[in-house]
Amino acid sequence: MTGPSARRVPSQARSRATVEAVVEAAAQVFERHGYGAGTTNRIAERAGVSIGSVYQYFDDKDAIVEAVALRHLADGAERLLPVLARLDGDLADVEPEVVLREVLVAMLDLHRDRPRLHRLLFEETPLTEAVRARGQALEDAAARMVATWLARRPDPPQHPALTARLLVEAVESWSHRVVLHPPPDADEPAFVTAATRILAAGL
Amino acid sequence: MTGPSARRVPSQARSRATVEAVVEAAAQVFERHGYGAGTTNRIAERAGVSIGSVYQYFDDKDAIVEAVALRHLADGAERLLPVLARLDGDLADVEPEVVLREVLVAMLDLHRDRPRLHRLLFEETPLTEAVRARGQALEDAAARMVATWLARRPDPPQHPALTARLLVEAVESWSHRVVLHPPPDADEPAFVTAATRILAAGL
DNA sequence: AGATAGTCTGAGCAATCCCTCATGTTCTGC
DNA sequence: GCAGAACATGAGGGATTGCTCAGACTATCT
Repeated sequence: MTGPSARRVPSQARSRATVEAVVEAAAQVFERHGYGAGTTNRIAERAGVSIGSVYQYFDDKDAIVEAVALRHLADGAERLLPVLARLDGDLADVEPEVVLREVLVAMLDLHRDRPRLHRLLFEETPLTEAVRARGQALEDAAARMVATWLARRPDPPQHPALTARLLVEAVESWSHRVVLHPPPDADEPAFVTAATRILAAGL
Repeated sequence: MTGPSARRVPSQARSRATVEAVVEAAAQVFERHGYGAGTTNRIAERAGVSIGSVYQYFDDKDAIVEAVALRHLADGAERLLPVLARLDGDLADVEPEVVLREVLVAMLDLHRDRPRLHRLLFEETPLTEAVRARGQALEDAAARMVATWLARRPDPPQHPALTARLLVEAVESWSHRVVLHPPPDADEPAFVTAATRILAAGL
């Protein structure tokens, strides 16, 4: 329920470029220095912009973080939702093991992109309500798509919605882990195989 | 590879009480205010101790966080390892569904204790190497115990170690989630049932 | 061309925050 | 009971940070 920003809204091309430069610079600075050491002055410097310009468009430091997080979420959704949409298309009648592998691999690719930034945004930073809600909405959407896929299979589970959420959760946390803390026991393909086997057998 | 602390080591009962008060106060302050706003002066105040006394026994703020994290890890291990030890005892020949439920419930109880502190220590804070290593060691121990349980069952999986790690990971992240962000789809018993069903079927 | 609104600048203010240190108090061993 | 070690105190130094503001430059419109 954060009120609308009291700041200026960029209208010209020049200022839109400024805002984008700030968001990208903030992503890089946070990635490299973490949240606390990612100072606003450093962000401005890296963006090649005066600190004053930053505060023309962002209420405060948290607003910058929020913008970075929202852009990161949007990128993720843009890459992941198409794959999940295939559950209702060409993947509808494929064996679950293959489907799960497809989804897991896509998730791994996604997390490989900016793992440190991802971790920082969603684990080292107190999330804004807006970001939390948006992330929740995305996870809900993903869970719904998986749930309808489950419900249409032969011998569907008793609680497709709940099962779907658990699946999403497991895939999310596993890919998280394998990117940030690669397990010593095995390489990535073995990991994917074992994970798909566990989940596929449970359906 | 952090060198030994240059600070005083408490030898009298009075100073040991001070150190313990500081650690507990820090846990409470971090729990309430987060890492950034959990200032050292506030910790000292809550501990009923001068800020000077804090720095008699801790090198810096991070050393306080480290002490809190290590104590939290020790508490968790003390509560969880006995349950896992039963895998080689009275739970050795029970159906996997029952075993998994037992473990999952124990994990849920554990996370219910101080969920906010847990989240903060391991997700909002840059971990010290010592803490990271200790946490890794505990997870390794847990994974090993699960792995030997798997290996001794009829029809064991091809890679017990990897499968065990995936199971531990899933149980950990699920119980994490259900405590911090209870799913809207179902209550906790339904969650436990669905989770155990998925994992048990996959073995 | 003048006027208005948009954009940019960066020195520096106000507010913390972490941590020190000089001083005082309590304990322990002899 | 005394000396020395352990323990406790808290005002404030030094450093840093988020953010402001007064003013200058640029774009757009009539």
